[in-house]
Amino acid sequence: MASAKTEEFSTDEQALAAFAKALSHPARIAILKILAEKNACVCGNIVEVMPLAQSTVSQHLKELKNAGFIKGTIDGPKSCYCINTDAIETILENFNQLFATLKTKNETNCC
Amino acid sequence: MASAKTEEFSTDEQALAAFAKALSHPARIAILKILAEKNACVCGNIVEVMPLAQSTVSQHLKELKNAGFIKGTIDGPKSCYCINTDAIETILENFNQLFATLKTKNETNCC
DNA sequence: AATATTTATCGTATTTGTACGATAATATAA
DNA sequence: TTATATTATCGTACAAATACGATAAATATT
Repeated sequence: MASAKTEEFSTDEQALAAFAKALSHPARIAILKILAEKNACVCGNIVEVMPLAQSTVSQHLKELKNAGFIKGTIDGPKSCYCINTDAIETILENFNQLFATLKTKNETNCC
Repeated sequence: MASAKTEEFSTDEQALAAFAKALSHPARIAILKILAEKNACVCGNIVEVMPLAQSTVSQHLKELKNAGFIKGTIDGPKSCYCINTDAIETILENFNQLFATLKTKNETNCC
């Protein structure tokens, strides 16, 4: 029974977990970096640089898009992706909020 | 063939992906929050609060420990966990570095 | 020594993720 | 219209994650 009990947790926790999941594969982090670096939105150019098949890269792009990290527009037969700057800001706030909580120095620790 | 081609990517990307993976489940985020909130390091007390079986919670704790987020010490028959404050600092820097890259506003975007 | 308590690990079932090739879908170019 | 180029989706195979019950391991207590 691995029936993903995610619904048992708070909305905030689920959202942050979803963001983290999008970043939980080095390929997706690499894609994000590429998109941030290139001043134009590459599309199939990503595939050339990545050590993965075209279909796999497409899958990763889809996940990044679903999680909100990137946007995509159709440009002729090509697809053009880019960083969703506004969303990134929100996602960063989510992470920062967690880390702020975790950094609360605790003097009475047992380890 | 889902033979995890993680080794094809940079060490930085692999490390960050591993950190993100540790945060990719709401249960683990919840556990981190609990550990941060309690002024003493709870152990089996976590199980009481979580909607999961003891063995499952233990698994999640192990993953958080492996990723470096928490430390654990044995205290009699009990196990005592707490936030690894130093590690959290480093992990946060890793995330911040990525987000800094992603936030680099790009004027020549196609979408 | 025997029992109770607490936690980690094992075995297992199920779900999800990862990756690829093949193919469909879409739009441009000839 | 036909061919070409690009990308998304489908089908599939395998790997990894998730969850639980059962049990082992370690220590405290009686």
